Amino acid sequence: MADHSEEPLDPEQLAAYFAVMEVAGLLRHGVEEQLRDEGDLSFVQFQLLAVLGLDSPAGSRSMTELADRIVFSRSGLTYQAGLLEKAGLVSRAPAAHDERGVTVSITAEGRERLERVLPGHVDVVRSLFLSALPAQGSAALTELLAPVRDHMRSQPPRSRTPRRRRGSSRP
Amino acid sequence: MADHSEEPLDPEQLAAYFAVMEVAGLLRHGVEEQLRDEGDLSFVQFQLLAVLGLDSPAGSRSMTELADRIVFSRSGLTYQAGLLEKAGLVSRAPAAHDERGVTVSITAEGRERLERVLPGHVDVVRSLFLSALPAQGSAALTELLAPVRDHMRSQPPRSRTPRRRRGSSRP
DNA sequence: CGTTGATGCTTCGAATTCGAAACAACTATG
DNA sequence: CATAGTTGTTTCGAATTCGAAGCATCAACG
Repeated sequence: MADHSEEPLDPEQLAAYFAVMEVAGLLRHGVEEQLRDEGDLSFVQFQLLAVLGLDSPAGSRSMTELADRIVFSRSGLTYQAGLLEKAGLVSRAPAAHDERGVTVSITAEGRERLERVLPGHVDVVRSLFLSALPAQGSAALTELLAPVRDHMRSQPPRSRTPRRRRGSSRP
Repeated sequence: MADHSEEPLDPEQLAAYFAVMEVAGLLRHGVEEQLRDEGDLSFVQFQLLAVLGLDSPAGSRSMTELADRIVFSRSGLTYQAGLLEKAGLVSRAPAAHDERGVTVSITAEGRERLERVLPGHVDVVRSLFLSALPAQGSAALTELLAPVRDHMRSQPPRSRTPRRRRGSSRP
C-alpha cells in the first residue's frame, strides 16, 4: 500500500507549495477581517454570494456545484446555505429536473450585501495582494495556476466520498 | 470611515486572486486526506511539525512565531500544541529569556512521524500540484509569491489583536 | 521600586467545520 | 415495473476554530 517515490521535492518546489499555501492563508485572514467588520459575513458566505452573484448564469447554482467551487464539505455548505437563507441573502428551491437537487439563488438582498462589501473587499485584496505583484504579475499568476486548478478539479471531485468503487475491489 | 477607491478590480486581477485561493483550498484538501490516512495528523499539525523539523534552527520556535508562520489564531495554536504535546510529538518549555514565552520543540518521535508522512505528502503535492506546472513553473511561482508573502507578513502581524492603539484614539 | 501600558500565552464559550451515516430520488438492468 | 446501485443533500456528533477576556510577565518611566 501507498508506494511512494522516494524522491524528495527539491527546495524550489517545496518553496512554491508553501508560498501558495501561505499567501492564501494570509490573504484569507485579511479579507475575513474586512468582511466581518463591514458586512457581517464570513469568508465562506462571501464566496457563496460572490459565486452566485458574479459568476453564475441566473444567480443560481446547485449545492454540489457550490461545494465543489468554494471547496469545502457538502455538510458545511448545507450549514452555511441555511444561515444565508435565514438571513434572507439566498433562497433554496428544489432543482428543476431532479427532485433530489437543491438550487440556491442569490436574492436581491443578497446582491445588496455583496455590493456593500465588495469595494472594501477589493481594497483589501489590492493592498495586501496585488500591490506586491509586479506589472504583469496577476496575468502570469493566473496563467500558472489556472491549469493547476483545472487539473485538481478534474481529480476526485472533492467533497465526494467515493462511496464504493464501481466494479472492482473485493465483495 | 472605510473610504474605498471605487475602482473595481479588473477581471485579470480577480482571476489571480481566486486562482490562488482555490488552488490552495484544493491542495489543502488533497493533502489533508493523505495526512489523515497515513499519519493521523491534521494539516495544521503537519505544518507545525514541518516548520519545527524542517525549517527551525534547533527544532524550536516560540508560540507566536509558529502562529504567525502557520497562520492562524493564537488560541488555536495553544489547542493544537496541546494535542501534539499529548501525543508526544512536541514539547513545550518556558522560553529562555522571557518568562512569559513558551518554546515549542519537536521531539524525536515528532521527527519520526514527520518522516513517516513526508513521502506520501510529497507524492500528493507532486501529483496534484507540481505535475500541472510547466518546467520552470515552481520557480516562477515562488518568484511571484514570495514578495507577496513578505509584504503581507510585514502588515499587522496577523493573529495579533491590536488591543489598543498607542497614543491616538479616544479615551 | 511602584505604576502604567504592552506583550505572550491560555481559558472560555460560541460558531464553524468535518466525515460518516442516513435519506431520498434517480437510473440502469432485468 | 421491481431491484440494486448511484448520486444529491441533510443530519448527526465530534473536533476544530475563532475572538474576547483573563493572567502573568516584561519594559518604560517617574
